[in-house]
Amino acid sequence: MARPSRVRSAVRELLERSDRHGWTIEAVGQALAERGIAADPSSVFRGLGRLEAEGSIDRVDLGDGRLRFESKRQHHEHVACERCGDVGAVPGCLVEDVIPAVERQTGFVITGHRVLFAGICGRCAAEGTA
Amino acid sequence: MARPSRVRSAVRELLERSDRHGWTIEAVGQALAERGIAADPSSVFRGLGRLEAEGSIDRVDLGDGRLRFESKRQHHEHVACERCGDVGAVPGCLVEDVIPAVERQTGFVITGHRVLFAGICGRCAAEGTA
DNA sequence: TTGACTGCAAAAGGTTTGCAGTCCT
DNA sequence: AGGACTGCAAACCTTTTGCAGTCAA
Repeated sequence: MARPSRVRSAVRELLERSDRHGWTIEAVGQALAERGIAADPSSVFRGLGRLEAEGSIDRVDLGDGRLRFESKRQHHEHVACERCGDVGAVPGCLVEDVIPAVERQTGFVITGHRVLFAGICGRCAAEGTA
Repeated sequence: MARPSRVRSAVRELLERSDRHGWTIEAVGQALAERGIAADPSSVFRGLGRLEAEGSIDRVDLGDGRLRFESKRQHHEHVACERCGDVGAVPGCLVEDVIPAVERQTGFVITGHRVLFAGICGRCAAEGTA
């Protein structure tokens, strides 16, 4: 039976309370450390995996080859800053209405999708012009 | 000065002549081997990197954390089969008309995007029902 | 006592890089 | 000779796993 878990529950709380998107294992570890909670990366990894398996959090993919997670929210897409790596959310679904056409064109049965924008966040843009 | 390159030119030809999408280093190596061209993965890696740098090929990201490339073509998105990994193309751009709205909503200046569909390809679907 | 959790260290999987040899120019 | 290419082996980076210790039930 599952027992109170120092690391896992801290991870859950962190993601639930933050509106940050695309947490990496490393970012979670740092955030926990800042709160005085030591956690080995492997424990964070396992915690995130379990939380995902039990449906508490979502895994997201930002195309940088790193595992990323975030708390469950309404469907949205992501935008990542090319300079600082900051991740923002684009509310809503941008492609659901074209899925039937995609299925027709490709012969695939579409089961999911991922839309990721790349760009420069407001802060970095301001620095650039400053 | 660049000289005739056994590996790199073979890689260029392979990608140009094939309509396959999302070549991995490994896939390129295998395809070359089948054509009797031995090539070390690191040489394939460097070749692909150079071809990309000189603009001959595109890098694509299928979200599996592996480097993938394909010959330059008209803009299109990708769909990957969850069973067999086969990669198909979705012609056209599905999101360009929403980019202004995304910029407004997020405060990012959008410089690029990636759309990836997941699904079951026609062949795998047929096998499933057979 | 049993089994869940955790940290540490090592394995894995892929990409990158260092180096020395080969070959074209 | 000079430099571009290549293969081999090692370095890297992040994820994943094995193991043994700790701790709650």
